[in-house]
Amino acid sequence: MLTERQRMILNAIVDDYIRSAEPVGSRSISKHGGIGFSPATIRNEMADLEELGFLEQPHTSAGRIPSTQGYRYYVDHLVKVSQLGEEELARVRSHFAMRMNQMEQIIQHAAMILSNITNYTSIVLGPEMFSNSLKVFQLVPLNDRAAVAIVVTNTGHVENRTISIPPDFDVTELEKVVGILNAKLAGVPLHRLQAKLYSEVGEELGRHVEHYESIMDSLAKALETDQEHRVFLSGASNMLTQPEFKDVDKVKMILDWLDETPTLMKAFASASAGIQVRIGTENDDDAIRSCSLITASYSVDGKSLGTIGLLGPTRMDYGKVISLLDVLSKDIALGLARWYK
Amino acid sequence: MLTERQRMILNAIVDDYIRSAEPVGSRSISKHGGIGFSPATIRNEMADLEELGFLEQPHTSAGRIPSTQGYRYYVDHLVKVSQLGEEELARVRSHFAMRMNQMEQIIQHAAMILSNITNYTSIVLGPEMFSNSLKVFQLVPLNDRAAVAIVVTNTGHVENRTISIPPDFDVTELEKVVGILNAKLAGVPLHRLQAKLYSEVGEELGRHVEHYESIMDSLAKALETDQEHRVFLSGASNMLTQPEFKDVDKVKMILDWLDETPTLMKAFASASAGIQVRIGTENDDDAIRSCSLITASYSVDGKSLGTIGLLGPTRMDYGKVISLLDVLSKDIALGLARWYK
DNA sequence: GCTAGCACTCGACGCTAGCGAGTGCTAACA
DNA sequence: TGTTAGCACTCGCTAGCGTCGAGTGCTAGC
Repeated sequence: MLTERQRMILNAIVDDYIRSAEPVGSRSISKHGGIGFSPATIRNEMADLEELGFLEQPHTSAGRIPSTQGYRYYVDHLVKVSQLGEEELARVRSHFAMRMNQMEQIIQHAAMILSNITNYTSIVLGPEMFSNSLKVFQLVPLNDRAAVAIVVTNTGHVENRTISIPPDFDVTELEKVVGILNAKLAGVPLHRLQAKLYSEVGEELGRHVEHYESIMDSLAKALETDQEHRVFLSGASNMLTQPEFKDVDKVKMILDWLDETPTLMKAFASASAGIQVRIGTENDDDAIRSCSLITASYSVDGKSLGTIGLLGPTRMDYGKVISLLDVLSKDIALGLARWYK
Repeated sequence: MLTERQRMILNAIVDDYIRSAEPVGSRSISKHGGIGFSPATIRNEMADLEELGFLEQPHTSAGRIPSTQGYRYYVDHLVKVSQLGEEELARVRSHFAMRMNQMEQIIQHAAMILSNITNYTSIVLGPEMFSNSLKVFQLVPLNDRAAVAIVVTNTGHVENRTISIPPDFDVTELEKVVGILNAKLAGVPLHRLQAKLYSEVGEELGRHVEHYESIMDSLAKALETDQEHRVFLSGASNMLTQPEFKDVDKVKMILDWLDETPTLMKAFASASAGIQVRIGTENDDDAIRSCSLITASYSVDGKSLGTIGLLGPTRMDYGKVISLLDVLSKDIALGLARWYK
């Protein structure tokens, strides 16, 4: 649909604009774009590209800037994704070289690397635990009124909460309770724990433990793990360095959006496998209509676990970001393999 | 040192400026300050107050604004701290009414309440665990190369990390290891765990477990809990709503400062018992020289556990903030008493 | 000791002119 | 027919200038 020359010009404009954040004029394309036509010719093509919807003019007598559609075409057909520099790659590698023994550490670290290298805001969704299953359940009494319940999943994730022990319940019986729960619930997916507790474990408990009814509620609470993704943010203040966001109100909207975990998760929900790019107005949320959101899911054994993403101005360095996300999502998967075996 | 009238005028100026964020003129004090002298008289006093260092003039022919010293005097002698409204108090109470079974939930919640009510940025340091002691140690094998180590403290705090198991170590021996560790280390303060592991436990392990040397390093790692405070932030974007921070660069500095956990901890380190107010240039850190940082420590049984704080412009609503921090720090202590018995 | 009056200061705002980057169009050229 | 040179035109940006007004400091009078 576009001629070769139009593609070259569009490419040059996007590249230039990504670099400079200023509307691109025909002259600078002619000179530095590596195309070699006169400004006048470029202008004619630019007028055509604008009519086709790929470019916009902030006002007459300013240069052109890419429209959402222009960026879209650029991302789909023109961008060169091999722009990951040597030092950056080394930086990523060196970060992952340190052996981390907490899953959260890896995730959080990844978020930090992302925002540091790109100067955008990184958003990382930790692995969801919906499909994980119970490995071990444990109760540690703190005093005669409270105990810590610990749930270990098959992926080595540990959840803990404090439950209260009813006054009529004998603390020394807890061990029995734990034994029965482990025997009955080991291997059960987290989201089925509570149902199973009532349907199958209650009866068994009744056979061996006095006053077991009084502690059932506490046990149910103990098994109610939040199966949601955890969200890690890094570099939110990077937004302030972007010239398009020198308007405080706009930044405020974006930062508030970032604070709203549920909204954020919804935006990530649509992220299917692989890398996804949502440019400007393609985003459902008004607050980030002037941003691009690029996400990549990481998976172990073909099973998608979570998502990493970058939020920046539409004028993003797509080539670099895409390759970085690609590399990093694979590295995270590698790092997590330890837990997911 | 100050006459009664000067105090009243200073008080009126600070109150007015806190409300309006604009330099206060003699006329508005005379009219709305509730003092009842003519502007000219007020002007004379203002000139004196300026000479004494309590007021500043952004430029000739603008009104006065309080200097750091002015705020200091206001906070020390003039502020009325009983300004916590009914609905706000109700809001705090209702938040704490919900029973929370994770310590972190309470802390994080508190941070959210603080920033929501005040529209400033809240910073909450979770309880440090330096002086906590080991209650129970647990190892859960994930596969034959890795296991999850779980440390439960006497306060019900749970730490976990994944350790690797050396190839020559028999997984079935782990139970024995756990037994010995619990027998030897229960009640030992967290910061002494590693030392004790080598000095006392190693030998005992050697008597009962083959190849115990190979797993010592992993065990040491498992016991190396980070005893630092955890930092919870909330409402960082509130900074953007303050008129004095409409300059993007200034905000950037502050947000970056907030991101730097170590620096932040240092600023909190000096926070002794009770409520502490650091106004503008009283802060050590350049980045927040235009801010005030108000901190309050929360303690159980007279033992200080952690700190909550608010960061805002020097033009802060000190009365409200101080009373709110006072209430909240006590509520947090109450909420945590469950764990600290 | 307080206040009315007044000259003075200085930032904020609005207006205008000039500049310059960039365009669109036309005509000439290969 | 595609490309280019030339040129008039547009329009945001900036600097300069005058006006306005809030607020001051000072002086004189009550």
